[in-house]
Amino acid sequence: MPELPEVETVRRGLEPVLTGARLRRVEARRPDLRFPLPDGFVQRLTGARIETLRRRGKYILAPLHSGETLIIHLGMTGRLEIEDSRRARTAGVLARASAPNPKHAHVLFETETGVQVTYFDARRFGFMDLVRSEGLAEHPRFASMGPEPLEAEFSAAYLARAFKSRGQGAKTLLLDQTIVAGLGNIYVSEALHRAGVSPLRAAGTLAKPRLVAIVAAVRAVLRDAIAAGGSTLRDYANAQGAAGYFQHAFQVYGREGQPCLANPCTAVIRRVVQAGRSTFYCPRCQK
DNA sequence: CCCACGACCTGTGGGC
DNA sequence: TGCCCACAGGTCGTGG
Repeated sequence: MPELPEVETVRRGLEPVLTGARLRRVEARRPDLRFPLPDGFVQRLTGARIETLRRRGKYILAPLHSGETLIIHLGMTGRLEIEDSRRARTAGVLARASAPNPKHAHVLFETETGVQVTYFDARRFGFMDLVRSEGLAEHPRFASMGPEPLEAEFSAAYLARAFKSRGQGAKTLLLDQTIVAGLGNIYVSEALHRAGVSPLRAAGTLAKPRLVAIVAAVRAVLRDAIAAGGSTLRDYANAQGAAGYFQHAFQVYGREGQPCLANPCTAVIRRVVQAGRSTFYCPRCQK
């Protein structure tokens, strides 16, 4: 589930406790997630100091003083939670997400100051890796990744090049991480609705003004979603175990059969399957 | 290169 | 209540 806004929210929540922290204990409670953990995973991390916490697309990156970078992808159901923070920090404004099932606590990190961060992942579509920090951008994992949607490189001119002579729907291509990094099924549907572009429209046939609208809508949706702490459908929670609340602002995602909320639109939201994934859109607002 | 589709894994909600 | 199917935030590999 976690798309860019959720990953960014988790990163921000972990940042204060992990920046500059030394890991005094690391436990891998199984040898693999989606892929095997890298050789010597626990050993290479134990005693390492985390420099900063960064994000690229849907990946959390923790460069270490050892010269390696810990890479974490949350897959569909991955959660990173600071232990003992649920009671302490979510008692206020934010609703608490459902508690993670302890049987899916696969990796534990403990800092020198006694803070424990647990990685939970029911479906185990997430993964972790340790790679040399030098040349990280050229690592196969990142070399072909598209630009960050909130940075200037993601522009209408860029999209025009990326979409050129592509017959697939705009929806499918925006989901492609080599075109733009970080978008997933929720935010692509929401962004195309804001842009007034049909998800079924062949990407290569979109004229420049429509690409301008898509770029603006993608940025606006991501900014709004980050400000809302992401979207919690089922499993997602931030580092403090709190739910996001952008799901309450969905205009189309998960709203099949319900009225379009655009004023004065009276059409009903449709669901179609594209590239094996559900797409939600308004047939009247999106052309 | 482009595109469609199944695989990976577990849980949950709906229909009967 | 119970069973079975469809579906879920994401990639990745294969085959045409």
